Amino acid sequence: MKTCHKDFFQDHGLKNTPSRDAVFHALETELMTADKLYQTLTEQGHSLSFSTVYRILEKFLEKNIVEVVKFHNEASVYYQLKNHDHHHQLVCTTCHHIENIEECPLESIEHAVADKHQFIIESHQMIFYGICKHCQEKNT
Amino acid sequence: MKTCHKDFFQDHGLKNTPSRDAVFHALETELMTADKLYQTLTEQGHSLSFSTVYRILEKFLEKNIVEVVKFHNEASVYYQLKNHDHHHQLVCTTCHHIENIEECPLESIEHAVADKHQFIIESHQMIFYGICKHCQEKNT
DNA sequence: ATATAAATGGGAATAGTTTGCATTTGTCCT
DNA sequence: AGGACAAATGCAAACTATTCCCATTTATAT
Repeated sequence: MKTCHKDFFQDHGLKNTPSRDAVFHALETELMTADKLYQTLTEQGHSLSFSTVYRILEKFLEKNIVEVVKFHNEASVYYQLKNHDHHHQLVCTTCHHIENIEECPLESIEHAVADKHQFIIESHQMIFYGICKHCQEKNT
Repeated sequence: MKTCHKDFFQDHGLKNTPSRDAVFHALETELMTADKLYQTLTEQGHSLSFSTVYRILEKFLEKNIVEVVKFHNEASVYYQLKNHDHHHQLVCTTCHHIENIEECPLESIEHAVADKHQFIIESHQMIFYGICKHCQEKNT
């Protein structure tokens, strides 16, 4: 049931390579750091180097296939697929678990903000930090 | 007209040192990276080392005096004073200018999000990326 | 004035990411 | 299928932002 992204890549002017395909697949499951991607793919039996991971992500950024998400409490950068159901995050400050949420009140105020500040808004990010359900239960 | 933060620091269990005071003053004008702080203070005639800047910021974070802000397009971390008129940002993807905004629709939905996801929200961040007025005018 | 813990300077260490260069691979054309 | 060419890759070295270590200095309480 594994979809191939050949056409998708070629539409973006990218060659369809095994590593590229694997990175894309992995990101379909969740947002990840470069390191996590490398670990995950290596465990799955793919052979690729660290710089390849970074270079693939660089291309994906350039082609607007992924976007960067940075959290306060983590040194490294996360990459998230830029698909159409756009996401924001809940980040647990205790266990660092990241949960995607669909809520987004920003679109409704974007117009007002853009207007007031004469700013053309291209994208936005919204992150809530706090304590997840699981960590709340542990501390009871 | 320069306020001294002696009592403020002591209330937080921090010694009142010249470097500490200078970092605080600098952050009162705008959010900055460690590097920018170092440059700014050095130019102003203060003598302090890089590690001091980082350590002061570390203490400020610990005491909840500052908070971290990370932008997609910049490698280093920004520090912003955590005062009571809380801020979010407009970041220009062209000139990298950062503008603070007061708008914040998040508080009104925090309760709903917290409820739905059983998450205790401690803080949030919101950033809009786009093109600032100045850059729009330049490209006409 | 003194004792003490906290703060600092300077440099070395670390982590994450980027780059250079030689080799390999995918795609396009015949 | 075969070959040409640009794009992609691997590996190691380089780079940048940040942290750590240790010896010295400074602010505060007594």
